[in-house]
Amino acid sequence: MGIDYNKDSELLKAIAHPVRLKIVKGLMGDECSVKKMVKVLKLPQSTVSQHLGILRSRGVITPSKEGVKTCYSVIDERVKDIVGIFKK
Amino acid sequence: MGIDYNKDSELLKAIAHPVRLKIVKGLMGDECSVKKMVKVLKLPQSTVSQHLGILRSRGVITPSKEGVKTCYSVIDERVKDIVGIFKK
DNA sequence: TCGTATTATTGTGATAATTGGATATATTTT
DNA sequence: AAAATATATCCAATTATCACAATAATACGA
Repeated sequence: MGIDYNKDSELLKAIAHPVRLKIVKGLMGDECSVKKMVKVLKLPQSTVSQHLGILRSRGVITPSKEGVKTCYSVIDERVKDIVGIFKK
Repeated sequence: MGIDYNKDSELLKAIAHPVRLKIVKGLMGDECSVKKMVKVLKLPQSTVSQHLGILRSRGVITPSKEGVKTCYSVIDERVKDIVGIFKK
């Protein structure tokens, strides 16, 4: 019933990074390709992909292939709520 | 207006640790002395104090001296909201 | 299939976080 | 003042995280 401190802190850790928080916030409105993120974030592609991997592995986001491109979108509702708190 | 990614991710990092998340959750209802936390968490006093220091330095909790004891309580509203999300 | 575009993975050095024993500080009690 | 109690700080060892270049994998078009 209560909080699973280990699991929940893992989720928090996933978004407790300025770049990942920015990615998640950017994905809240509409989904986005990796290529576009690289452009917007002005970071090396490998670095962005690393962060996406972390968010993916913790169930924050999910990919959907569209041809050559991969589009990500936020699927964790708690993360959406948390980002909402910061937007207030 | 928007999100301060650096500052906000620092706040998330503060609670993105199982022990600190547990401390914060425990402090949500009523305040608590360090001694009691050490007992409940079954961790060395220095370790608990370190975690409290991190939460303190990031404005999540604040201490109040009561004689020899120090009682902590949560003062950040966003943190309260976030813990609330996990309790659902 | 060859080439190109897009994304993921791997390797590595640098930096930061975590832990707990030892020690210091502060407050109360005797 | 000395002892006891409560908490914070210091330090060193271990572990985790970070950034990014290099490389691999994947999908599409010619």
